[in-house]
Amino acid sequence: MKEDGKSRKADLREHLKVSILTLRLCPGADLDEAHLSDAFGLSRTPLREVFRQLAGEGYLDLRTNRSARVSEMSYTTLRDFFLAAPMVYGAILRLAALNATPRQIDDLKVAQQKFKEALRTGSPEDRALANNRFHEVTGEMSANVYLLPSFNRLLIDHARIGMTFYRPQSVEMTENLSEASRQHDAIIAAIEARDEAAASQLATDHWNLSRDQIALFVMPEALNVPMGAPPLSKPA
Amino acid sequence: MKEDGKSRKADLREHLKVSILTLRLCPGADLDEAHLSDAFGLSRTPLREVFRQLAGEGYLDLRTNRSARVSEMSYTTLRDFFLAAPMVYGAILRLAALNATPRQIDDLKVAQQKFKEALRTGSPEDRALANNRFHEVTGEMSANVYLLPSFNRLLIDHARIGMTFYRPQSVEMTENLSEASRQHDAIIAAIEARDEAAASQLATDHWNLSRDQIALFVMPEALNVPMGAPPLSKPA
DNA sequence: CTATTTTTTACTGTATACAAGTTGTATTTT
DNA sequence: AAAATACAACTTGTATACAGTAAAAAATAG
Repeated sequence: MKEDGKSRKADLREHLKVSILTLRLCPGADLDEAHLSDAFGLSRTPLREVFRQLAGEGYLDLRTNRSARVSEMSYTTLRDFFLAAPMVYGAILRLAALNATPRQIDDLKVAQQKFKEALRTGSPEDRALANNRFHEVTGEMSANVYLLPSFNRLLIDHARIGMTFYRPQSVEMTENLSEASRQHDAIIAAIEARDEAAASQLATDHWNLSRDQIALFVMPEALNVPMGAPPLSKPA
Repeated sequence: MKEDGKSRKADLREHLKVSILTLRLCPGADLDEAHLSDAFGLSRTPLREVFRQLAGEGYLDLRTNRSARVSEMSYTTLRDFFLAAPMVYGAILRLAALNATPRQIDDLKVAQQKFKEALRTGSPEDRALANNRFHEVTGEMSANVYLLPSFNRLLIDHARIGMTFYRPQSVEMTENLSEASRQHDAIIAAIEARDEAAASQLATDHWNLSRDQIALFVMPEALNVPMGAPPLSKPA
């Protein structure tokens, strides 16, 4: 009896958010109002209100007289992202170190615990969502209404970029995730120590890690195959 | 015959935005759905969609089963604002200098012309809106989807803060506005010259001007009136 | 057979009616 | 008289039916 009337709207919102963050709904995908309202037992009116809200948060794009779409990721996305992210996240972590409440620090530790658990036993989607939650909490800590809109927009595409460039069974990827987890621990320590300089530096480090990792996939080393040779039988 | 059906929704959106930016609708004010839908010839359904959208942009706060409210300005607003604004606007102007198209530069010049006109002949509301438009254009120039959400949120409260601390017939205020106008000219020049360093510096200067001006009003010089003296007959 | 126009179809946008919830007031109880 | 409860008026949330619009299909002209 979990579909408790008023929560169906929240359920829909959460479902769409998770689906978009994990790329189960691809950038540019069309959303069918009739189908979704049917699936969630909602009429189109509240459904469209959810669309409007998610559009405001950057999950969806709305065009008049056309179906709602999952917000696009263009070829300029990565550049724009890595231009803005270090600055915004540096500020967020600096403010988080200054303003975090004990309760929020507990939240962050819980989020990190779940992230580590997802690293061990979870799916790629679980990892992306747990990582997203960790950073969401740092955003809450910063408590600055003027930075959060951009930060939350960044988090959406951070998750999607991570899912896009995720390669299972890759040694570098596993090491990368371990390093990210260590950085999370360092971030928690810096915030708990109210060390704003360290927190800000860690933000930079954290994005550099992401960026370098992605650069490896965007610009891979060329395959060392003689011309005319048969194609490789599935690169691990 | 301007109420051309589909534009009533846009009219409502624009009306609410302008009313909020100019403080005709005060922070925290309740919005009556029935009254507004009546006034704009819209039913409550599209009206509520506009509310949702404006809430996403930071103009309104929505609470379930309660009326929509104009987003609040608390006592921490100014501090949060001046923490975030220089950084974000510095980045916006830097990117604007790098990316502005000739057409956008023309838009900016038009906006500045209208701002100067508002300085000469317009009301305080006209000035705030013209100034807001100028900065909106610089935001468009930056063309970075990750910075714009925060920047646009800043612009909303920039206009409201300006209206709050506006004092007519004040010499300092007049000088301040002239200086702001000169800075706008310099910003246009820096963007046109693709001088990102200058543009970024001008962003800092522009906010320092605002901040100093506001500091004067928040912490005024004490009135030099002997105890027991009659109250001043209206300070000019 | 192609191109253009018309008709159909499906989906988005809006209005209205109704259900659920909140708030203020009046009545009852202590 | 003060507090608590019940009721009434009003506001918000949802469902459904209908209108408007854009894409798709069919039909006609070249």
